[in-house]
Amino acid sequence: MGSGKTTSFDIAHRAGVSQATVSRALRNSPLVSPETRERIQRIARELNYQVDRSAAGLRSQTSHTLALLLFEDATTDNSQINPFFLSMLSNISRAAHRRKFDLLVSFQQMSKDWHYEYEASNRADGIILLGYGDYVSYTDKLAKLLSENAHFVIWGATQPGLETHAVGCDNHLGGRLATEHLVGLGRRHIAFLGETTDRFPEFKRRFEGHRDALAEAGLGEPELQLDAQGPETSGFEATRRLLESGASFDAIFAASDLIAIGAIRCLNKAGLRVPQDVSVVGFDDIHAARYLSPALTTVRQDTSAAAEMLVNKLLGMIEGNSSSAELLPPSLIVRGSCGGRDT
Amino acid sequence: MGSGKTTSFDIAHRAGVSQATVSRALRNSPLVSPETRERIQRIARELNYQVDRSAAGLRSQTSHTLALLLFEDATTDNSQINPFFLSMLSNISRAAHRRKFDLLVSFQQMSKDWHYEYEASNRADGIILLGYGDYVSYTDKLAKLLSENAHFVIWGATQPGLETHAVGCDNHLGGRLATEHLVGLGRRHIAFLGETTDRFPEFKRRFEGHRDALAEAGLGEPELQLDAQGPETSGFEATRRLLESGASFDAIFAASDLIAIGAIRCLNKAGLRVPQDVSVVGFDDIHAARYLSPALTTVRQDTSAAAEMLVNKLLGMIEGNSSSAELLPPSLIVRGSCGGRDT
DNA sequence: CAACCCAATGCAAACGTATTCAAGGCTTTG
DNA sequence: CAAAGCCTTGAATACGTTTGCATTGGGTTG
Repeated sequence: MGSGKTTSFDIAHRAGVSQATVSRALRNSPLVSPETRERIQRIARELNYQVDRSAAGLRSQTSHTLALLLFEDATTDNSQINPFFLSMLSNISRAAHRRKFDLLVSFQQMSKDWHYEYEASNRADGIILLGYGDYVSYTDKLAKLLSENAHFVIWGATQPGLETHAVGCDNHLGGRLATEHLVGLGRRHIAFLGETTDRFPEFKRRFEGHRDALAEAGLGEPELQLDAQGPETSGFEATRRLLESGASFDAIFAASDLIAIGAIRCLNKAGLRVPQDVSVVGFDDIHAARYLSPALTTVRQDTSAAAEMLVNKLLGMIEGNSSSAELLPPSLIVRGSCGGRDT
Repeated sequence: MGSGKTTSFDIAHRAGVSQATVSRALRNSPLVSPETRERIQRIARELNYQVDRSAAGLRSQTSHTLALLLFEDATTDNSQINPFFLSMLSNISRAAHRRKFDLLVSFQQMSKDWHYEYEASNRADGIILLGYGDYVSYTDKLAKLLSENAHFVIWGATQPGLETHAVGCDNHLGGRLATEHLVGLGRRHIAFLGETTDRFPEFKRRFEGHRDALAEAGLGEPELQLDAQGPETSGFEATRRLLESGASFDAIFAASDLIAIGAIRCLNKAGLRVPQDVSVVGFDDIHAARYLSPALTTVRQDTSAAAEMLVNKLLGMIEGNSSSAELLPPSLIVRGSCGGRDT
């Protein structure tokens, strides 16, 4: 005291026990008697003692920290990230803290060498990967993580080989919900806005749900599909192309809320009214969705449950349990952008 | 090789040098000759060697990590955090990474004992505090941090004693910009929505800027001010009270975008049109601001510059430099919610 | 009463790095 | 040619914990 920081030795000295006992007492080890444990913890509290995480981490080879990697679209140079992921982020942070884990957050370019950076350096015990995006461009890195038995979970659509590492919402069901809603409102010519290649497996599943719902309603195959990836500008562009094509349509199912927002702007600019002329439904339920006018009907992904599940799965993996892929049920949030109700 | 993880000893062995030299070479120490440095770094790369952060941190008593603490309003039990701060978060993450620092993110209740948790435990070399909110309720904790010479910076209005730790936008100027814009459009009866007590010093400054702009325009003292704190519901409520009061007004200056959003909803519900009947200007320029209809005219805080400045200041502090309070200039973003232009 | 067991504690050895100090070789200088 | 200086390297230690193993003392059992 006086000189350096308080260590477990200081506490041991005050309590008249060995440093080993202090370490055990603070970790609530059953090896130490209740009385001494109490005494030691009291002294530690009085001295505002904090376990040195570096030392503890070095000795135990564990960091009690999770790393969250958010992939940003390399194509958009502005630093806008999809609000949906920010919502995930805050919920993941809370979930991690509930389990007494720290959370390291990092925004990454997918192209960078982010793999094996975290676990090998003992900075994190596990990694959470987040980001819509071009999965194909980093499957090799995922494969490397897999082969190294790295602890990681990924949000999104499951892929072959990733079953035990993935958590996602039931995109197929989400696609059905949206489409069934539109069909129920009498819409018959629904355009799907979103890329449906394997590069965007989540969008692809949503499209498949859309297709199946159409089929079940006896409306045949989807007529209109236009590519759009992430930012709202892609939604705007897709809608412009849709209008230029001259195809007639009475509804738009956008693969994400941002795409939907871009679509609505384009429709308005073209003099079309939402929902009177065109119904629009989105996907994600981002914060801004309820503030549009009309407010956006959308398929909500429960970010709170998703975060909880990602963290649970990852911690289970760290503890050595294996688990299966988890699919979360999405829910349809009806607002004003489809008609049939006003907000 | 074979047994455990690769350590600096393994590299030393392969390179035919001592572990000390490896450590130096990897940190680009000028003590080691260019040739051996090259050789060692090459071998390290080949083995995918990563310095163990726990060991390095323990030895050097430094973590190369910053902690970001986001304070959430304890009153709102839903986990919605102001989007403005999420924008700050992502920019701070980028700024930290640019300086090769990791970022630990934690959402905290202001009431919790978050002080002295991070530095003492060697988890972070410095702390960034973020959150609109009831400053008064944690001034004692800030005082404790100050007295301990903790490394921390805080976003928001400077307070006595915190000058060297604060980074904020020029809220007074922001208040002026908003009000001058409204006055320039011919508005004369402007209601200010936001609490102006010392508990919310940032809102208070904005109000003072508002007041001064009115005075300079020869419009006398502010007539209408209603309390609102954070979430959009508070803006809705404040507007309801405003309408019930029967006071006549032709503009609203909301102390934050969320408050503005709540205000607009309330106005619409009451059958008032924005901007024809009432002009509305907000503060922050959150993501959703541009998607409202009409899009929200607002005072933008440059979160990218703010993040850069926060990180710079904090790192300077860690390195032992002192600095002065920094004030960032806000800028008025004109959109459709005040009239005089359409979007 | 001896033999044993269990609960509670202490001793000491890691964990992998950064850094101080000493030493080696090689060049320069008087 | 000796002394001094510089550049490069190595040996050894410390950072503060966690944990395997040994130790103690009291209680239990045959």
